[in-house]
Amino acid sequence: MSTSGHQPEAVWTQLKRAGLRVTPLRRRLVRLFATSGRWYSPQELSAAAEKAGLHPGRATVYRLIDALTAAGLCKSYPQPNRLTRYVFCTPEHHHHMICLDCGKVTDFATCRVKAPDATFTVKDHAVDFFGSCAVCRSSTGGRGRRIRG
Amino acid sequence: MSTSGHQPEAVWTQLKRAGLRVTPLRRRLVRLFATSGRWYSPQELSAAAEKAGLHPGRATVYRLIDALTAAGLCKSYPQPNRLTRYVFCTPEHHHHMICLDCGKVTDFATCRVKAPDATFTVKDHAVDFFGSCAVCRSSTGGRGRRIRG
DNA sequence: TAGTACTTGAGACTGAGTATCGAGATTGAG
DNA sequence: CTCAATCTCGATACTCAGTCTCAAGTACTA
Repeated sequence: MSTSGHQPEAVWTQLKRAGLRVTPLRRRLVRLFATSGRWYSPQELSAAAEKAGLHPGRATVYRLIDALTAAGLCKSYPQPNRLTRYVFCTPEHHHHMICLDCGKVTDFATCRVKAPDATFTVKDHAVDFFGSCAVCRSSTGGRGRRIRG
Repeated sequence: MSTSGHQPEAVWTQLKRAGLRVTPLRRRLVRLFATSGRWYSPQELSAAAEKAGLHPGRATVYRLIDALTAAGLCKSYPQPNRLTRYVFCTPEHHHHMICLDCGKVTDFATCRVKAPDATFTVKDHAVDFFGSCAVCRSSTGGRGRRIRG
């Protein structure tokens, strides 16, 4: 188990392999996303970028997220409220524990689940926890604003 | 483990409790949904209803799904392709195994997963399997058209 | 049966996400 | 360094799943 984010800049070797160029804007956006340790919707990432002095267009943010997702560096969480949140992560097999109050993401690798039907060919499985992290729980009793919709 | 669907008409007592009226259209839509044993997007459910001689408006389908969801009789699976699929089910704690080729849903109750961090207050967890059921696997080698997008 | 409250569906609306295109920036070859 | 090829960027237009509204119709209650 480890806090998500703080990825080394080896990210670029993976993205370059996919034909992507390294621009200052992308570098700063990825840095922001990778070191945040939380999930973001494209709008939220855009807002965070604004605060950091960047002004990426909508299309730019979506394109970056698409590229990261294709490279396995980003996992999508489509939400019931019609927006999708994304977690920056590694391509290695793992799962997430996500705080619905502050959006903090924590990784964990151990998933000993097994499909209960041997005739079913598993292509993908979801094992994720949603709740309140220790900080949010102590400050709001776990009843803080839910950002998940 | 059991195939989803084939809910007795006790569904209505739960919906009436929420102030919903039982109309012929709703009765037939719920019957269609509950006995299908598969997941549906609102559009797919609407199309299935058309085939069955019903012609529900868009709003009607969404309203019914909302009511079922509120009553715990329906679980939503927001998809990356911007539509949401729904599984008709019971309010009891369980999870799903879903065939990405034909949409067939199989329930299972055993989930011995536990959040790997005791300081994290779990409000919800996802444990689901996506793949190919035995029928689709034998007929297409599991490479049939993916309906999950 | 009458009255009330809920249901239905057509159509307008919303907004997240996509497609397009011209101007500008990055890269690699020479 | 220079230049051409190629990719990036963002404004704008667009798509379409899902929501809202409202008038006419229908189920429940007394």
